[in-house]
Amino acid sequence: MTDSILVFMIFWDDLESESKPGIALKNNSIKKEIISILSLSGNVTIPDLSKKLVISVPKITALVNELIADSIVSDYGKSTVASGRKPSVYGLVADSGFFLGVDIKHSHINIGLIDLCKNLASTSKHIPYTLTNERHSLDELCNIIKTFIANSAIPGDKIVAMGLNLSGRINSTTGYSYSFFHFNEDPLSVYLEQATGIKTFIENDSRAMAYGEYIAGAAKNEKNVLFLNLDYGIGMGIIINGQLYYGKSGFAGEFGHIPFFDNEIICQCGKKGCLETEASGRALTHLFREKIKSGYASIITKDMAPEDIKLSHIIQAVKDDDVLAIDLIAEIGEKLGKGIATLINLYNPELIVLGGALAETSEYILLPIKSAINKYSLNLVNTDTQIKLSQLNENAGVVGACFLARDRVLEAR
Amino acid sequence: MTDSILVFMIFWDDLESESKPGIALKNNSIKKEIISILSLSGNVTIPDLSKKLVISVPKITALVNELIADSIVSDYGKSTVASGRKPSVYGLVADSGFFLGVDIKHSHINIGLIDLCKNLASTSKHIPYTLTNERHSLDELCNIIKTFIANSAIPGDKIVAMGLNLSGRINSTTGYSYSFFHFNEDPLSVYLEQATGIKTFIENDSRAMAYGEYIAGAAKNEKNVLFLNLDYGIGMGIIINGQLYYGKSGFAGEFGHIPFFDNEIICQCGKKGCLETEASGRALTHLFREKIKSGYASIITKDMAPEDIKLSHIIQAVKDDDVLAIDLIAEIGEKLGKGIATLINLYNPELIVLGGALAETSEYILLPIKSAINKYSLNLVNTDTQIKLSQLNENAGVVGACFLARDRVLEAR
DNA sequence: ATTAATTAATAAAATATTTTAGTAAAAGGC
DNA sequence: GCCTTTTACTAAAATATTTTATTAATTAAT
Repeated sequence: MTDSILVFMIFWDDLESESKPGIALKNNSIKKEIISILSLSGNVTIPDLSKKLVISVPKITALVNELIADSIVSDYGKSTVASGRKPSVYGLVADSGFFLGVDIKHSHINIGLIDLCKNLASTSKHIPYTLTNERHSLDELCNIIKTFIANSAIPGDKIVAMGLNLSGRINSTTGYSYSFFHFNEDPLSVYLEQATGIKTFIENDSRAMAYGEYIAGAAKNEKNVLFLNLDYGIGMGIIINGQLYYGKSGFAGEFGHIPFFDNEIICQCGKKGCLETEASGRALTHLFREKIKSGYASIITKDMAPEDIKLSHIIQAVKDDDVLAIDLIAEIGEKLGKGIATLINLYNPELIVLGGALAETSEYILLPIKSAINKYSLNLVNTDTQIKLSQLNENAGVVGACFLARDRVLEAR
Repeated sequence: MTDSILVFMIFWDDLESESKPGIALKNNSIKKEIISILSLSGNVTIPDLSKKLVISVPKITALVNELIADSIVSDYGKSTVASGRKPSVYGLVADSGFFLGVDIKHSHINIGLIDLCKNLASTSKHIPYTLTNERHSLDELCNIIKTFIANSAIPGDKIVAMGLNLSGRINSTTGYSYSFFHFNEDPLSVYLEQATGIKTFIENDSRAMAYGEYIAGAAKNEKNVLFLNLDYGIGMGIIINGQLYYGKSGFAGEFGHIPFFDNEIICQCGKKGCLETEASGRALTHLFREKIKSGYASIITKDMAPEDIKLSHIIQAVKDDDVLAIDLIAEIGEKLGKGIATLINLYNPELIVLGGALAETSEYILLPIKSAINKYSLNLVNTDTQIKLSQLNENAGVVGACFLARDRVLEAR
């Protein structure tokens, strides 16, 4: 069967339709559960499914055979594990569907494509793009996506869904973006769907990164995880019971704007005293420039004016053992650590993953954070919380976007 | 049938046993679902159940009849709603099982008993008891519980389970209490089970109160709720997606001990700068005494030495329009409000319920809290968050304990 | 290498569940 | 007050699912 994705989508729509008599509806819901199990745990055997779903072997066999006939599922040969007759293992047909992930950074876009079996099919990194809150910037974005699809080996109609990350405030349930591209009556997700022809889910960048680390990075197999996106601003993605937590209107996790300091620095958000005003990449950049202006030495300043110094330069300087940069990152780390201690007391998570530009300084920021946590959070609570650096780094966003699109479609519960 | 609880428990154990052939197992699990639906939404009809569970009417009819034969369910007559032949409504048999709730306060205990249908069967409030971390205090507690059962009209063997609240750190999954009664190898819940003969679930007091407000108080029908227990200390109960959130090891919600102030006041927990050090009943009491000592006037001091002033006196003074008390509670409210703004930014809840002793001052504490929230939390985030006063007040704990015991047994998912 | 033990797969028999069709009960319009 | 419409309930027929029994495939032990 050549156009299996068409089959897949027709099949899926069919499963979705609830206007069936009881038994067809039941079979469909069992089929969805089977797909969900296959999607979650890779390849499984018929006895496995039978036990897990408490449905007899012949029944499961019949349904799996139907899924095979629809080319959604395939027999992948015999299991290798011990004693007794070896069962056939079944899995999803990888190329019967693809999922696109689009991660929009400050000055570039990363795009990725995964298949039904979570394999990366193709990527394109660092596509130049400037995100501004204007219509032409949105148009350009759509063109970049369309070009990527046109250039990829996968036919466009095999792409089942797309996940797209934006910074700022996003309600991923309704599909509205409030900080960028809020031009139309319709939600941004609907606009993108119409422009690209692909079912679209939008998500806040930090949340998508959190999801990426949860599915394929540092937070695999954990259930309650906080992901901190330490960049110019501070974002947070919250995973509770293995699912992204959104709060009432999708804005949970505004860690950067908790009233944490008694200072007079006006934050991006308009308030003063936000955590971000003293503990963020932006704060670090300001601090660094001030220090340089007041005469401190650094390897950076050899060929750069203070006002041209970017966060990336400072991060690089830390890696190059620049003393000023190291001192300042430690200062930021100490303050962040006190904030993280607050998070630990409130969420008692099993893991906190540090990502974003600042996390690239690894031990330089990790140690002051850890010592602040010990100082400021309850011992009984923090002993169970691990602190880890991001594993996916700058790929966390794309990976998260791909998987969000996939899981929204496949693992809908 | 006289001893229906015995039947209920035998029946329940039977449902639990997983060593059955497929079909009996399936029927049992559907029966459990039926009980869970009845328990959740009161009385329902057979067509309702059929639609909800996607199981044919004759099958549901057969299972409901079995449940009736077991006297777990009863036919409660015809529905009153419109058009067409009126269906029979079925519900749980109220007195086939009871659930005990024990709420341990600083100097007294409240005990309550509800039946399967959530009706309050009996209560006993303000039983004198002093909670100390000693064996004889635990023994006394067991005696009080046994006496309550002996004196109630309900035979002890009809009590299916008991919920018990304690302040301090509790892991309700394992049943261990760390702050009180941590004498034995076994979890406290097991000790209590052996001492009283009743299946016991222990819970942190603030969490139980949160659950009470969620099931039967100010937070009915909400899904993401924070409950603040504003007393000598500050406790928090978190409800996410309609369920109590515990965190990795059951300590989530340590709001009172977030590092919030840059002061030198040593907290109960040993750290300094905790929110509790300046924004709690304990802080209020200290402040009040200091003010009195330094010459401020108050209606309280007429017949009391400064060191004898208790939190309850100050709360009463606020209600009696005492200016000093009102000023100080507003000061506490402002600081608490800033802390709550942090919670709103992090959790984006739909509702925050204020309970505990301080909440009894109602508007006097509510207004400064609300104005601090507006000042310190992001507008886009806080517009969706309602702030309400507790509806159950000092009953929140007992009610929560009863319902927790009930729901742990009945709505196990 | 043959046999015993273990687990998978399948066919047929036994059982269960859903459908269908018909009856019952209620409300509202004429 | 009768007829139409709507929904509930029930019995029997039709269909589906599980059980049981049998065969197949594999490992480990003799």
